[in-house]
Amino acid sequence: MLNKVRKLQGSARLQSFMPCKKGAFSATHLTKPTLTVAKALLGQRLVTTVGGQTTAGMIVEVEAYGGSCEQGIRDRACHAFRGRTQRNEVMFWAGGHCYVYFIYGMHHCVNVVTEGEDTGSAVLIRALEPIDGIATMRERRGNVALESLTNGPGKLCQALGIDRTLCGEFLPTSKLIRIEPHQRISRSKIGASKRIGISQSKSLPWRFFLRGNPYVSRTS
DNA sequence: CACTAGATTTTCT
DNA sequence: GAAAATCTAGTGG
Repeated sequence: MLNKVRKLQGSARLQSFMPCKKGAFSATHLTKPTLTVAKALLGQRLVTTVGGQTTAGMIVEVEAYGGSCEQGIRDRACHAFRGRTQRNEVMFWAGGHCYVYFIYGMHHCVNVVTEGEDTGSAVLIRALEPIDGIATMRERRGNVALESLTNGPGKLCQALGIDRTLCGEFLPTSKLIRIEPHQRISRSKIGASKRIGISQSKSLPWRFFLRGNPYVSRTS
């Protein structure tokens, strides 16, 4: 992790020089306010290349954590709420980094870090619609129905081969994990709800999803 | 369908 | 030592 820290501090500094295709997800997009980034990620493609296999899916469900301090809200469900620790360090890096954590003794969850350095905010990717590498996803997940391949934060990490070795990657330049423009989503297709599976700051409506998409982890 | 329990290990109190 | 941003298989209606 230490040489990764060194490498990434370098790349974080280069963020304003990243090449930016029209509409692409450069660090410029990912350093915006967390709720803005969360909604903007819907409809984009999350792509990994792990073990020589490329897998990709459209982001259909996300949750925002820790952002929007300017609204006077303190998000107690955010891993960064009590300050920096070894686990959450990457959440305090510049927007565009990838934060992966291990939970319940068996699952990984992947986040896109948002806003500026030292903020401690991120967007959890909760569900994808499979696009590419579906055979590889099935090898990793077992022979489950297409709708069950990536419709949950732990499931999509397993399907795309995401684990903590990807924690700290910088999405605009990483060879392993990246976000690409895919589909433009109109405001009216985005639903919002309370976040799932948390016990603190339960009432914040910071989960966003594509209305009616069959790969969203659950309705309501 | 709805609901429950068990898996399994990191992390911080 | 307890809780955790989850998933699955199992039970019961």
